Amino acid sequence: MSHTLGVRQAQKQKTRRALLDAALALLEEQSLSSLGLREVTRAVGVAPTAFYRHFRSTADLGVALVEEALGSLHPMIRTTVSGADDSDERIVRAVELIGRHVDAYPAHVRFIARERHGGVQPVREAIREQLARFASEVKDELAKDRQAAGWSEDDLLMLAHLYVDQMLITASLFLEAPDAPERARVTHMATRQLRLISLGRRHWPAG
Amino acid sequence: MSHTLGVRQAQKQKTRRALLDAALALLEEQSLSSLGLREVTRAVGVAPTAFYRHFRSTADLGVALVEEALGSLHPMIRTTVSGADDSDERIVRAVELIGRHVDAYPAHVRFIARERHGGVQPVREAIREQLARFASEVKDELAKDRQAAGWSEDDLLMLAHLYVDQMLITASLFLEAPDAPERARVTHMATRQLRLISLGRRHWPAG
DNA sequence: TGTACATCAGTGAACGCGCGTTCACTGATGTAC
DNA sequence: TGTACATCAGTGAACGCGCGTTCACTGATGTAC
Repeated sequence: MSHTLGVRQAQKQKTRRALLDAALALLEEQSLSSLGLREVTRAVGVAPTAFYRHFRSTADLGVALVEEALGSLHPMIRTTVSGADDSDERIVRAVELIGRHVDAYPAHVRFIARERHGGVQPVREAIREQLARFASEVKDELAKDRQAAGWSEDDLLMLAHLYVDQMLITASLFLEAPDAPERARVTHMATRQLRLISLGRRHWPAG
Repeated sequence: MSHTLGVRQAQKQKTRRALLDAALALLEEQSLSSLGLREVTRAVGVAPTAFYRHFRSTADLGVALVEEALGSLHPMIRTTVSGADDSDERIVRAVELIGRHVDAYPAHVRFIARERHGGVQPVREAIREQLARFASEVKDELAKDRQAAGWSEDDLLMLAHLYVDQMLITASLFLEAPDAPERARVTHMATRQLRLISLGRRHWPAG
């Protein structure tokens, strides 16, 4: 059933990609609620009206960017948490992985950090949903660990959210780290924060 | 030396306040990078040009809002952490305090959450500085505790940032909690996250 | 394979609108004597 | 206390500009026979 896309469809996809890429680039220095449709089409080199062949509005384009940006994160998060072994070595690797993801997709990371609490409701909503999915996935991974004995679903989800939020915070710190020494400082701090959380995890729920 | 403000100065302050309040209200539903100067003056009922008597730009107004919003947070953070006793009862009270602060200053909290990673550089910078100050204050409070024996400055700052970020996350969850049951769920989760962090703290740095 | 018609991604002109900024101004408040 | 002048917060007209959206269009691609 997967025959080659028609020439027309292929060209349409190409323009759509160009619009998404141009928008993402423009969003490095502004937020979605101030992004203009004409700005985007100008950057791509098509007429303003062409925009409507692909999106109803810039908010609509924003939602598409959320799926794209957070879709690319699923594998990373899974890799980071799976196995659920929380040794120091594992934590170091997780922080490295976050750093590499930020290097690979800086614009995506910035977009999510910016629009998570941004001024465009449908986009906030889309990010919220995706992050809830992440937390749920992380929870499932955590549940597989033998450490999870005696943990309620609620406890697991609580810890999952802690991890997800911590990842986002770390990612956004990497994003703002201009040079190697600063990156090292971020790595250092994030590693120890995860280590402290792991300690708490090991002693949970004993008070 | 603190004689009463002249009538002229008093009136100027009043207009300035009105501009700040109107902007804050408008920012509940959009972000600073899309806030128009004319929007603000229209809401206040003054001529657009009056704006320039108080601020050079909306970005400038944003920086003023940061000082105001985070200035009001200093006492809360201090109260939350001081004494450095991390009993369950204390944690419960801290979360309650955050909830009450969000109720008292919802627009301020939303503004900070939104603009922390928003599209206006000087505002991001101002928030970053203020949060660094908070972390430093929290660090100083933590240092007073007997638990802090054996902790390096770096360790204390790491934990302080963890607490500050956790407070912001909790505050923004309260902000989005529409009703009592949802608030209860947020309270429940935030409380246990802080409890887990406290457990980690008690066992730090032993691995 | 060739022809006739349908589809539809992208065009370009036009629209009304609100924007930020300038400028010379007004008139109440402040100050000097 | 009264007068003459200075200050300056707020005004209102004007500007050029880019915005989002509409509309009828074009011409390459797709489809039916």
